Amino acid sequence: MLEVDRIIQGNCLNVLKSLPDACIDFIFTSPPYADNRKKTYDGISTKRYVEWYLPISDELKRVLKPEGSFVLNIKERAADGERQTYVLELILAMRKQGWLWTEEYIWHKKNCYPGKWPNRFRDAWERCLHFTRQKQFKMYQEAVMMPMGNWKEKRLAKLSDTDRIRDESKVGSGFGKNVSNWLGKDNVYPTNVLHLATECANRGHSASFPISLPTWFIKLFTQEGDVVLDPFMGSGTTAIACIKLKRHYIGIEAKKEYCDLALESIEKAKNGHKKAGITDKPMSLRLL
Amino acid sequence: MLEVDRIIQGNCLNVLKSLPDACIDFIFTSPPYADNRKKTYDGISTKRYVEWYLPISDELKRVLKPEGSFVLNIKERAADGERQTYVLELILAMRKQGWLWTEEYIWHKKNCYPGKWPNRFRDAWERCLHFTRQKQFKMYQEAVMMPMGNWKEKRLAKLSDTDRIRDESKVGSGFGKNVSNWLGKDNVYPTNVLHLATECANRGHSASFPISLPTWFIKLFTQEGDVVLDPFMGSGTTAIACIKLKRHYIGIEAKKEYCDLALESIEKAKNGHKKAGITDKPMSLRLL
DNA sequence: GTTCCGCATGAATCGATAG
DNA sequence: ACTATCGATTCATGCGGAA
Repeated sequence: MLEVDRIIQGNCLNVLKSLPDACIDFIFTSPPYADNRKKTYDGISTKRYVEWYLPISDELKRVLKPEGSFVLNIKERAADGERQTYVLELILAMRKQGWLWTEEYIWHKKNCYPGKWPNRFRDAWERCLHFTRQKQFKMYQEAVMMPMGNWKEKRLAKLSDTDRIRDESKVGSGFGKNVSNWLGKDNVYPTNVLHLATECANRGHSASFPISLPTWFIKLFTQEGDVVLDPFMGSGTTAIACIKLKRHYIGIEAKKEYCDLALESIEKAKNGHKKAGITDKPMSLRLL
Repeated sequence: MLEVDRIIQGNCLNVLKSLPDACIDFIFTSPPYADNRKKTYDGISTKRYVEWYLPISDELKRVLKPEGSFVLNIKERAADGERQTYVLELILAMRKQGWLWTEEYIWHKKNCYPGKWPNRFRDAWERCLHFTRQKQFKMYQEAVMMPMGNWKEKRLAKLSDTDRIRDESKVGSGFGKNVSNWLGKDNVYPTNVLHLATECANRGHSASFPISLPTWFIKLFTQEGDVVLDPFMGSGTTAIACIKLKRHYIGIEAKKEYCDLALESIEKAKNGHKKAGITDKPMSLRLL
């Protein structure tokens, strides 16, 4: 049996070793960034980043189902005037470890952190490295289809101004009735570039990525009832995405402070779903 | 003296060796990708790509001025279900060679090649790797400032749909007349993500990248009168960008067919500028 | 002079078929 | 077994002709 829908506090590597083989459908995570500054308490040094990471990715490969996927959200920082190279080295090392580097998705941060530097512009993108164990893996492309690129021109141009304003005002909960009729007709597959805005920090604790990022990949690589693992859970964004998408989650987080924060957010998300008639009972899954 | 504003037909490495030290302000190129274009170029295999490339990049480092920049446009293919790794290896090798990997810009291709596959989406981005010789290099950030922020809401809202579409299509070589009036008012610095469409070759020959790509980087890293080198000139897109921006160019191209094509396009560009009162006399520059 | 519509064309990728 | 070639898939863009 596999206990799911829970946050496990502890050292990532140790907790992973307690999980059975091939029990996870999808792994999504954004690990701690490498950093040489001594001030950051948990920063892993640049030089030892790959060395620190490889035992973890080896365990991740073990717990992942053969047809599962692993998406690693990461971006090397600029230090001493250069981009650091540990991510490149990590990709090469993981391939030697047996992972397939299937694809590199780009998360384009539409509203990136402001700032100005003499030798570079604002960093508006991060890597979402897609690794798999096999060439054949599960992918549900239809789940992330989008309305056509030139749908504005071809469809909205024929609408009256009042219709257009009415439609555009209904943001978030989809579109107005007129436009919604077209959705599904002119949907196209997305590309490997995701345009997502970063979320504003709420109550001081900001997640490293918006919930739309794991949401997109969870839709793409899992079905309802599948098990998603985030070995560096942080404030629980991946878990909340799972709850909203009716996927099971397992989160690992070393710091109690973040575990508490995650649990609090998870409760809120569950309550939101309970009102919608969705159960939140703890689960144990039988392993096949 | 340095002969500029010319296309040199010949082997890239040999021609580079004939150039003096530290005579180039900026290098922009898109070399032949590995396992690609076997019909037109001699396809370089993935395994030998780094080995083939390093002598060239060594010469590029020699001819570049210490405070100059080198932007390399490249993207690895998917092969055998995986992304190829030779570009990652190239970055690491060039650093060992003495280059600084200063930044990685992303060229988001708005109109990427269509297609559908079971394991990936359409590839909509390419790398623009920024290398320098020193931590201190020349960068003219103001030259690429863009009208941004809430321009869509506050400005474009007043335009008709057709005006909007027309303006958005004119990327790179300036903006539509309406938008150009706003330049200088609400300008902001761009990010390291560029949104450019590839140029569809409806007639004749097509370049692998749109002219707006070298245009952007030439504005960013050079001033008028500076010397730009493209060691894999192809159909001459970089040279034409130089002419329009009043920079000097040196292009190297192995195939006569492409040299002729480039010269033809260059003549057209020069004629266009002659009408605008700009001289096109051949130049020799005294090296400092 | 505009606007609209048709259509060819891409630094693509996979899987099957052929040598 | 390994490489070369080919067909199928798919969509944003810009040109040219028509209305």
